[in-house]
Amino acid sequence: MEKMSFGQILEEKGLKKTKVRMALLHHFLQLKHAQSYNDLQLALKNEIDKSTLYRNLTSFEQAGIIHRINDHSGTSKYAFGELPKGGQDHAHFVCENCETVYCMEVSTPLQLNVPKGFKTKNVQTIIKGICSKC
Amino acid sequence: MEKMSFGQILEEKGLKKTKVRMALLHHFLQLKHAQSYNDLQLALKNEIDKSTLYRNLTSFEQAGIIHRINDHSGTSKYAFGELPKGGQDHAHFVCENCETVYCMEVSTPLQLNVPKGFKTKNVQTIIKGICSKC
DNA sequence: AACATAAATGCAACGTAGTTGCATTTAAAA
DNA sequence: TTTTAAATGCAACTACGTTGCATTTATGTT
Repeated sequence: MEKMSFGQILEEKGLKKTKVRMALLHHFLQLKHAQSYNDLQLALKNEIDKSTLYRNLTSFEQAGIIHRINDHSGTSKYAFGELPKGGQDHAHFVCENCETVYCMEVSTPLQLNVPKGFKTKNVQTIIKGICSKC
Repeated sequence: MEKMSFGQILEEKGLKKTKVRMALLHHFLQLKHAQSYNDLQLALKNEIDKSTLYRNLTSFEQAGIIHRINDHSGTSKYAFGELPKGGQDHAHFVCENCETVYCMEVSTPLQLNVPKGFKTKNVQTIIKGICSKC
């Protein structure tokens, strides 16, 4: 269970083991930070059709292989790993300078006093600031 | 200072008191929840030009009359009132059913352990769940 | 009140992110 | 090997938002 091949990951999720998916997965496992559609196209040398890439990002997200991040830039970014469900322990740091998106953990659950009658299912936090490289 | 007319609000911010802005402001003060561009157009009977509306939303945001919310839906929403700067005390609740966006307060500052070298400037939180009406 | 001026408006055209329909190809089960 | 459903590629399209430019309007000055 520790180390799974790309093929095993796809198989486990009931996704066909195609060339496009293997290439995509390869890049997601290598890249540290969240990637935009354009980042991925560049990394994959524009060899993948636009709709195919978007459709695979959607499939991967639904399968819990990646998660989608909305960092207020107007375009979504995607990062390896599933977003914990009902979890209050995931946040994204967006560097205002280099625009890199980092996934990070929140130490203590957020204390959120939602009014009576409101049911919290999921909390997502965007932290904006300057990263260690900038 | 308690009750300010629309005109006073605009004057205070150095914005010209135009018909479009008065109408926009009127609706923002009436409407409880965050509004999308489309919500506003509908409320204003499509009498305002698209670019004029977007430009005014930008001006209002810069003037601190409204704030822009990214609810992860792909389109921005706008709500009356300024977003506290560097503040960790504002969060937005998005109903997964009716998609209404509520502004809410966070009781205690969020405990976010950003790694060494990362400087936090701003924290924005989206709470997803079901609202009291649904 | 009339004028001057800078800002606001409306229109059209554009840009970018993402989606959809459909014909063709491919993975994988029979 | 054959079959079949899913994946791909292409083109056209939608949605959100922006930009350039000519015209109009709010407001400060004479």
